[in-house]
Amino acid sequence: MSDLLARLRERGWRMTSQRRVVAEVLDGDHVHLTADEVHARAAQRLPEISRATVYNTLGELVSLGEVMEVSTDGRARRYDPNAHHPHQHLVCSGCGTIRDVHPTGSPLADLPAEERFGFTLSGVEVTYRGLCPACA
Amino acid sequence: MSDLLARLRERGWRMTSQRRVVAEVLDGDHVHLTADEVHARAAQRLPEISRATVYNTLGELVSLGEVMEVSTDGRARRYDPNAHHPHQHLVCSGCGTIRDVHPTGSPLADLPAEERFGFTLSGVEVTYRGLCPACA
DNA sequence: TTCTTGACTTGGATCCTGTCCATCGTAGGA
DNA sequence: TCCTACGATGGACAGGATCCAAGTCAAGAA
Ligand SMILES: [Mn+2]
Ligand SMILES: [Mn+2]
Ligand SMILES: [Zn+2]
Ligand SMILES: [Zn+2]
Repeated sequence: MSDLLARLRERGWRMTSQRRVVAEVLDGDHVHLTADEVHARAAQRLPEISRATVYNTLGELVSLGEVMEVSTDGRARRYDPNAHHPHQHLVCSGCGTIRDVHPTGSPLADLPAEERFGFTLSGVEVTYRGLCPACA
Repeated sequence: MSDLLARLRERGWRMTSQRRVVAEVLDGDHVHLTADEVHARAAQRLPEISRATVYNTLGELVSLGEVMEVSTDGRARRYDPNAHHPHQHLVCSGCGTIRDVHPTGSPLADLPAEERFGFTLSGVEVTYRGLCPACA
């Protein structure tokens, strides 16, 4: 995470206490928090932080490629700091638990040329659905 | 589509002008409309139809398995009448165009046992991203 | 160290998507 | 034709996200 802060500073990011706290909340792997969850955790350290700032900061981290946006349900988007290690997600239909998974092969390669309709492919998102051991 | 109406009647669906119009709007392939888009088109034929009825009807068609719910962005869910032919989606990051695509192989098989964490898998959704010829 | 300024933050308004509910209307069987 | 249970209505409500004008402050300049 200090890595992240250093990288951001290098990119000319103006460092504020709000941005620092948001970045700290997003530390670690297997983190898939909604904006409101990020806000709640950030507010424990910095009670005055506003939801607007959390949304702004998350949006910037996403466009910088430091955080991935994940929408596994039709509900709130989730923010995933594990953006430098490509992966997909396995979601429990019962409790909503999300796990990072790594399918074999390149999912992109599964789309034959005649099914690409002239598109320039840039990525692919795979969401596996199922029941976790606790919910099954 | 007359197929769909016949199938629904067979299942004991009470036929109303509202339900008929919604079903007609969802006719065809490569249809991926939001609830509000369905409502707008339905209202051209039946101006008094309410949003609540459109949502109710779409929800029923989904639970009957006649329509697929698709959420390719974190925004509005889309409703896809092509529910009897399993497929995935290719989305243009520029204009939002959605195409049905058919990857080779079974996407489920790409998740090795040691990456399943004891889950009972029930399905998988794949969204390919890229730029369509017009946007590239 | 102090000054300056443009970038950042804030809270509240606003929008969009979707759900809920009490009431009214009607499809379709008796 | 009549009944009534099921469906439709519209307006309230809630959650997620964006927008905005006004206030604040990080960090480079002097
Ligand atoms: Mn992840
Ligand atoms: Mn489709
Ligand atoms: Zn579970
Ligand atoms: Zn396009």
